[in-house]
Amino acid sequence: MSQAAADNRNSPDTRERILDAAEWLFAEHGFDGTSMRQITSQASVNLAAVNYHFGSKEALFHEVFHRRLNQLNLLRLQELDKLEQEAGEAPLKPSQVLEGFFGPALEMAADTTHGGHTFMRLLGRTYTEPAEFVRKFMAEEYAEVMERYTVALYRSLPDVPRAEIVWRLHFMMGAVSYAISGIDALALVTGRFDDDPALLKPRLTSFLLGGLRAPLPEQVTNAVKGEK
Amino acid sequence: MSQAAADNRNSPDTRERILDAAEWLFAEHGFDGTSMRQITSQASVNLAAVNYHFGSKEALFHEVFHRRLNQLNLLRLQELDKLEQEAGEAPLKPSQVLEGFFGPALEMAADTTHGGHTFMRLLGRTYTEPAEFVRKFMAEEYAEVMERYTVALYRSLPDVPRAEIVWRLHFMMGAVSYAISGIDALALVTGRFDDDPALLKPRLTSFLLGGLRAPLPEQVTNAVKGEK
DNA sequence: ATTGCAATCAAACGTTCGTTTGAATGCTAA
DNA sequence: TTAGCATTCAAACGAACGTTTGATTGCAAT
Repeated sequence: MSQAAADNRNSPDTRERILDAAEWLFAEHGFDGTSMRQITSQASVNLAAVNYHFGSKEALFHEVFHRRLNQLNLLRLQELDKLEQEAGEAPLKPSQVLEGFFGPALEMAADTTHGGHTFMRLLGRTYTEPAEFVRKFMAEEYAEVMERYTVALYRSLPDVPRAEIVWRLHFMMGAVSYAISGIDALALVTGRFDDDPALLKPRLTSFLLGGLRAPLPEQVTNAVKGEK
Repeated sequence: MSQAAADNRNSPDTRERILDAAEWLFAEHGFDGTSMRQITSQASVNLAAVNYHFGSKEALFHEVFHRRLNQLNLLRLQELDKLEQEAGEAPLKPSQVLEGFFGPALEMAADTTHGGHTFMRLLGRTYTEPAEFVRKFMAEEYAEVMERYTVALYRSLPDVPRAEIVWRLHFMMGAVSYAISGIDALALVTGRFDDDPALLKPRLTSFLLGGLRAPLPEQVTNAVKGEK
């Protein structure tokens, strides 16, 4: 083939520099709020480099996402594989499912030196991202993990209606997302809290478990009759 | 003074039409993703009308927010006033505080005919909004309500460390915000759920109460000694 | 009738946007 | 040494952006 493409990794680091700069800027200012000139300037590359290496701004955004979301998905699936293997036929405990799902995300969010934290902030914001093409590939790249974990949650809570479980998973993702991405936002609102960030994970897991195992609301209990 | 300004309500409806159109477009495409031309076109007004009536795009965004957030703040404070008056000296129950805080928000979110739903979607997204000026006035307009409700929560949970309460309030706001603003986003991920939207409020309150009253994580219990 | 002013309008302002172009650069393989 | 090709670069593209301008409209008070 071509010369530098021997290891399929053209251009020693300008691709990576672009991805890192874009990741940070997208997290900081959003997709529409970040310009190509900001990205290439912060990455110290030529303006045309993004279009040369990635094709377009949208494709760059997608690649920024894919790079780390892929890793996160792998970690989550590995955790679940391990847990299910250890459990054999038995259903997992809800706390185990949560640990498998949110553990890797929180650990990635705690990594402030390799961009993991930046990416998790970006991920949290992107759930509510308006842009159409973002929703599209988010759903695609999330599909397998969400499918496996919802099934695992169903099994771990056999007496809880499935719709309720889906909702609570939704609520939990919201809580985690805010905890990760919106810390400074809340600090503005409630006054700063000079607090040990290492305590975030135990705080969150305790809260999430409490919510997940909360008694069903009356209206739902009454409405559900013949559901499995 | 001037003629039409007799009731301080110039121009029968073009201001309102602009605000409504902007509210929807900002919720749908974000601040940077919405253009003046989209707004004025959807409102069927001249392009210059926004700058004439509001001064700038940022000022328009601020006004879109102020219009409804003011109402939401009033409702929340009224609820709290009523609850505290009924309780006399006694602290409120946590469920009451949550009802006062999230009740008005959820009711506003359920109002799909007067723009309340649209605004709550916008509000949810704006917590994670990158733009600086947005954070600024969000914090200002939220300050009083947050102050009063955190104090009420402190009193309702006297044995829980205050830092923990603030965190859990944060988590709860995340869950609610997602529940309101990201419904379609999650639908993409987990498959649609054809579900009664009237059940959202009981579902949420149950989940939130479970999380709020969850046992403290060990690490926190161990770390806290002399705190009130 | 006429004056005054709030409101609306079409048109243009200068700037910034994402993207494209075509030439220069530098390394690799022949 | 030379040919080939991936990469970088300065420059420019047309389009869209938020905002401003100056004329026009239409009603209310004189």
